[in-house]
Amino acid sequence: MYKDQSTRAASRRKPGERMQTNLADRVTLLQSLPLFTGLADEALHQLAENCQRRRFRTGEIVCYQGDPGSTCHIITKGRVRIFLAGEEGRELSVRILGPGEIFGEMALFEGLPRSANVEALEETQTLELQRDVLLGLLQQSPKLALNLLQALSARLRSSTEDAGELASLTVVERLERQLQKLAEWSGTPVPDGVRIVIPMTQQELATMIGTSRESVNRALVQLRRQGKVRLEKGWIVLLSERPLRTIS
Amino acid sequence: MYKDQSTRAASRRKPGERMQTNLADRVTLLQSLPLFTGLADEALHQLAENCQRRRFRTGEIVCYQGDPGSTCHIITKGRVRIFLAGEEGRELSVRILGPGEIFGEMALFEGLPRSANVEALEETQTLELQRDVLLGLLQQSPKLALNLLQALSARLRSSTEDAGELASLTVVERLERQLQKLAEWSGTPVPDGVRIVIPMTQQELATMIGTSRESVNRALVQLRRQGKVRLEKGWIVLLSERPLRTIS
DNA sequence: CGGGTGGTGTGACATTTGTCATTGGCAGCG
DNA sequence: CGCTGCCAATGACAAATGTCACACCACCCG
Repeated sequence: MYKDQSTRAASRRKPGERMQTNLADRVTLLQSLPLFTGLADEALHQLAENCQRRRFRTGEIVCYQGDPGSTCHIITKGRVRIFLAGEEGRELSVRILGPGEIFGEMALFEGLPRSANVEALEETQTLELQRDVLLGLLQQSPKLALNLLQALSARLRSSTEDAGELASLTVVERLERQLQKLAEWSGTPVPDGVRIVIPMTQQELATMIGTSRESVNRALVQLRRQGKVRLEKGWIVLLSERPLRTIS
Repeated sequence: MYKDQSTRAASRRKPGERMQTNLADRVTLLQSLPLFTGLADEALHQLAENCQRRRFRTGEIVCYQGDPGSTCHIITKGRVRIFLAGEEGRELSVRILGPGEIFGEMALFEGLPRSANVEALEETQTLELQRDVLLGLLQQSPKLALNLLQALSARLRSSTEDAGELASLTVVERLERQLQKLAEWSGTPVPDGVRIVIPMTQQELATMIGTSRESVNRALVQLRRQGKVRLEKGWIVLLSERPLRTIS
């Protein structure tokens, strides 16, 4: 499945502009990342010496599903979307990752092709690590291994959960949950609920819950009728459970 | 989702009968497992001293989704099924694990409740490891960490793939793929194809691809009409692509 | 032998969802 | 301004699937 994305072969070039930075910068950058907490200083330095800063523009594709991959990325700024591309342009968004999170490491541990596409959702910067560097570092730092195991576990957990929801919930139910997740992840409180501040088209929502744009639209209407969301221009507000308290 | 399985609270007892074994036995057992290849002898001994052999009978539940879990299991014999339980008895089988594979480690890395149920499909034996033991061992053995990372990666990969199929394929297509996987995993060749030797009801197939028993039945009929499978009593034979060569 | 049980095969039907087509709003732009 | 493109909304219809109901068969067991 999801083999023959047609956009693939076209105009490939090594993506991600290199960025020049000095060593000290990279060390402080690394120190601030949760993934590398508890690492010895020397390990940190070794890392800093062997990584490459990269930046990607909005919409740029960072990795292509099916390609061989010998590096992984740690996001230092911005957000990326992991997605599977099926025939006829259909897509399924698997996950959105933000600063401090790692991606591309799976291909690296297994020596298999990339399992999904990665697209920069905004201006994004990463630290790119070569396979040897990460594996070498793992030899020295059990703490890093634990951090990685924990990160992978969390993703596996949520992936399993997603599959369960996909299999058993209706579109409306999936949409409601997805909105809740988005609201937790990045929402600003408003008087009667939470406004989801990520700009998002209904098409994008559709790829997140594995359905069509039209179905998302209808589901949104239904949720609005149920008083669960309010649709503002360009934003969705998830209304809190008890929208109005009794006037005292 | 998948919170309130009704069977849960009933008659819980610590599952899995303990088995008495001597240390030497356990060491040789551990040595034979791929997960522990490349481990130093002392680490292996330490492991052997701190694990507990357990056996589970067919149908016995090893872990319950939602329970706190502080141990993981390595299968030494038999097979288990990982599944999510939804409301009204609906289930989704996530994965089947066999000898040499590990489960229950996610709750352990993250300190979260078990994310799924585990059921013994046959007479099954495991080595049960306490959280502290595994984590302690990870400190000493980078090789073990790598093995674990690889195992988790592989599972995450296949879980993502499953989600993609669930979202984009029809029941018939999912069934066909599932049968192919089962045939690879454990099938015996017959003249015109591969016989899937795991005894399996249509209901069980249904939980694997996230649909109903009736739909599986109809899908099987359709596959039979397409000449892709032959239904024998109690078994399914996946027919190979070119069933008959021209008679020469 | 009769009855129960579990798995299978199928028909009928309602619901959900995908797909196609159309409309309107809105922003950007020459 | 009028054009164009993107997104949202919505109706109409068909396809896929879940659900309910029931018949059938093999098997076990008293």
